[in-house]
Amino acid sequence: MSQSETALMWFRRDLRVADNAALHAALKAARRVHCVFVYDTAILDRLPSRSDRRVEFIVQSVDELHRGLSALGGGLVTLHGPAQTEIPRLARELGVQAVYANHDYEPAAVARDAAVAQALAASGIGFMTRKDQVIFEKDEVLTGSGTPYSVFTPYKNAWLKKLEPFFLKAYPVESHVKNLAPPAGGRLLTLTDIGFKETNLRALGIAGGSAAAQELLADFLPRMARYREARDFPSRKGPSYLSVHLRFGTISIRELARTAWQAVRDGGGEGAATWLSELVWRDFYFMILHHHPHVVSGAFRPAYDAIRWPDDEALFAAWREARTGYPIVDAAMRQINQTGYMHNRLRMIAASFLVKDLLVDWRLGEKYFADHLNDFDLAANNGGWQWAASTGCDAQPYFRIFNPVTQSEKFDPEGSFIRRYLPELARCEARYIHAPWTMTPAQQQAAGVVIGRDYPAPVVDHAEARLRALELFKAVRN
DNA sequence: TTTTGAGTTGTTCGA
DNA sequence: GTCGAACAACTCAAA
Repeated sequence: MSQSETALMWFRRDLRVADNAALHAALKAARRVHCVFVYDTAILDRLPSRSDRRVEFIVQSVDELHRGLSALGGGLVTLHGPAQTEIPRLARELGVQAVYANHDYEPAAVARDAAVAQALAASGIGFMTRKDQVIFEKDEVLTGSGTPYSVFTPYKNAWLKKLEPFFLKAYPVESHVKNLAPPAGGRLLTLTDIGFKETNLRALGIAGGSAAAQELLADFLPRMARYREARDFPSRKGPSYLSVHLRFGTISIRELARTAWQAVRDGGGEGAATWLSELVWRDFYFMILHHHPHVVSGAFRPAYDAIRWPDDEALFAAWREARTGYPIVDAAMRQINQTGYMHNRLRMIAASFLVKDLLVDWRLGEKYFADHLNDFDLAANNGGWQWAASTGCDAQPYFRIFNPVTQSEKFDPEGSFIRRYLPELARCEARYIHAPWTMTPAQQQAAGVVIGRDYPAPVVDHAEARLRALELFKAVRN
């Protein structure tokens, strides 16, 4: 790496100062480092609504990032436009010798970065990228014969074997902080400037930025030991709720993996090991996406593309609008619709129900989650949906079909979660709340809910739906 | 090259 | 209510 005079640090999904690989590299390499964030119209213009919690989260995080950089003598320039042309333009305008950024693995981002690199090269400007989003990427964890893994457990074993403190080391910013250049004038763009409206994000208690991420981490640490037991129950505070921060890089994956790994080492037990395993899943799906970009549009195993999903629009609408008549599914859908978050157990239940009970193409469900999840990440969302649909690598076998009532009884035994999101069922006895249509008319009266009037009757019969799904998959196997 | 063991998160059936 | 077996046979990864 040659010592360049000036550089441009391009922040994308790494909205933090601390432990940022590309920022560290830029500061080390150049004597003056400018920083930029682009509100990329190539992405924003495709969002289904001008009221999007993620955009608000990003604006908050970018503002905080600017304050963090300012405190160190630097600052951030914000732009609104297509990043693909804005970055080369700004780089030329500033006269930098190199642009720095962290790797992004999504096919659209890979294409954008290739175009940016080409445009920069045409002006004699370098494009330097670093690994930052994951612990191990691309070809760093391979099988004995040098091929990428497609089964999680052997991948995880190899991942854990390879892990050593070196890979978890933070990138310090302090040593070269004097190289930060103050921003070249202009105020930061606001939510309104980029054409978006405020959401209920604040009311939900969700905040962007690194400080908020650190608060969540501190809150989770004492709960980590019980993570394994607590994480499966949507009414409990089991997860870390850090997924949205990992999505936008307001916290470093190295910091989280280091925390988990040290807890495991110090006898943190199954809780820490299970949480670390979730971080490995994240690397796994990024790796799968890198090696198999076709999963974006089709099944990991192309044979499954032959399935003819009936795609009943009325059933799909019932799912989206939380009126399937299965309380655990409807409560889950209200959670995502109202908050942009859905508990992981519920993601599996809702996905299984859409695909295996309603026989709707998993890609439609994937798209709905992509549009609504605050923590939406293409690699993990796609992997999860293909797992549920039994079309993916290491997917659930097609004949394993979640029973929405059994799952509800098992993971929300008192119906606490259901009651929180379906107040119309609040007065149902716990033994009926998972399948309220089994109540007699008198019992419905007593519970203050008439099925078919105050709460929908089930849109499909699960036992019948299960047989239909098995039949649908049978076609593929021949 | 062949063989062997194993595979995130389940459900249903029948004893 | 509880328990083990079947589901259906496949692919992967490592020895």
